[in-house]
Amino acid sequence: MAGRYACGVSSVPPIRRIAHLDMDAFFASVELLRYPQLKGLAVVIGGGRRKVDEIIRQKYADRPLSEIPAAAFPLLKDYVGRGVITTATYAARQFGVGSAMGMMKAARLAPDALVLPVDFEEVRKYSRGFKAIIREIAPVVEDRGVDEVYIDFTDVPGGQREGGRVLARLIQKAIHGQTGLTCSIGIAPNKLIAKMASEFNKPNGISVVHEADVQTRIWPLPVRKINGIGPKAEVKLHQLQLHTIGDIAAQQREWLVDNFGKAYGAWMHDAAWGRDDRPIVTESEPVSMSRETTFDRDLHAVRDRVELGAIFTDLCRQVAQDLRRKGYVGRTIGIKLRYDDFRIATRDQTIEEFTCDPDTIRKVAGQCLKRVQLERRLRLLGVRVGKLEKSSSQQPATAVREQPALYASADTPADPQADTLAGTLDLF
DNA sequence: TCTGGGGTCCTAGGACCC
DNA sequence: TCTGGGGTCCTAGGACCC
Repeated sequence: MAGRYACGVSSVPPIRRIAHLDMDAFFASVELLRYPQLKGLAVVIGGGRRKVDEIIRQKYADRPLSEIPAAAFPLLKDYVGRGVITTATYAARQFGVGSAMGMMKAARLAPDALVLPVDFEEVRKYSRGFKAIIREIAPVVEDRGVDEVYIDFTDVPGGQREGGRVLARLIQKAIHGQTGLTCSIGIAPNKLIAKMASEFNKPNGISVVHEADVQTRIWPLPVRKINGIGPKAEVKLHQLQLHTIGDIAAQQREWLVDNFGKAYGAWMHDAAWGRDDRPIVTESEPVSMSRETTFDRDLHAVRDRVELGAIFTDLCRQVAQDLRRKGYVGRTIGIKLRYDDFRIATRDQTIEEFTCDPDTIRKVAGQCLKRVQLERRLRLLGVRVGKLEKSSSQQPATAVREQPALYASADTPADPQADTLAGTLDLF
């Protein structure tokens, strides 16, 4: 039986090594590839309401992008409009601006930072690119959005060397070599710790956290660093005098369950102890698809009903197009709206037949709108289709046909009789 | 000078059925 | 007469994430 051990490492089960890879300042870095002259400058990516990009290109139509002087780019302090920052270069982060911050607030902190619009096409292209590069090296990858993935290093050749560092370096080099972009990687026994570890050494860093390191490296962190503890849970934890992950770990599981509920309390206890056995999910089906838009100014269902109706129909058309393009049909159709006071209301209705037809979506969504209070001004309107199923019929990539006039078009004079909420509702 | 757009998952009550 | 549970589906809202 001693022979069982004689063959050495091959008989030792590999240690589970999960990597979390996070692209560094992804949206901003993609822009810097196009505008290398902005490297090192404070640049903020976001907005998109004003087509900054187009303005610049018109002004410098005959010049290559890389020769447009930095002075030609608009400044944050001159930016007007709603919206939040998607990301900022590290130079801009020095001023305290960062993701999800309102543009107006950011303009106070870094008035002279440059603003660039979001170019989703370009970002998606690089997103597909870096993921393909990773999959060539390590095939078990879980997609976590445009700039993040989990990777299972466990059975990848070299994935165990130096705790995963060697493979991580290889992936960083491959991505940088082929795209010019950098990323940060955390390696740990599970997704939860790997996710925290990838933040330890940003940008362009690697950190390995072992199970035994949880007390020294994870417990001192603020509770908010746990993926799954958001602003609400943080407030409640602070009220209970718990500020670090170690503070949570020191509590009885039952006490956490009493305070946060059966599922969440137990999960929180496990998370604080670094326990997480979620698998890497390499494939998943979408659950819902939606389109929503925040208006340039708050709109009223009666006074702005023509504009609102046109936007509404357009959202339905876009969702239908998304469904068709990706080959899905759904049978729960819903709306979402955000009032001017930021309260959110949703309504949905499940129908018999699966659909991706814009007219059907428009009709059912219109019925949903009738069930919601429309006295307040609206800030946002959205349309969602859920309970999705892969559409069986092959959908030819035909253009979505023009809509019948379900709503009063902009050049139709408004019917004075319909200038009431009831009249408006009939239009939906 | 508030706070985008696209998602997932969970909870909880009511309807309805067995 | 009184009064079970369990299961599933639908709907609304909310927390959280990228």
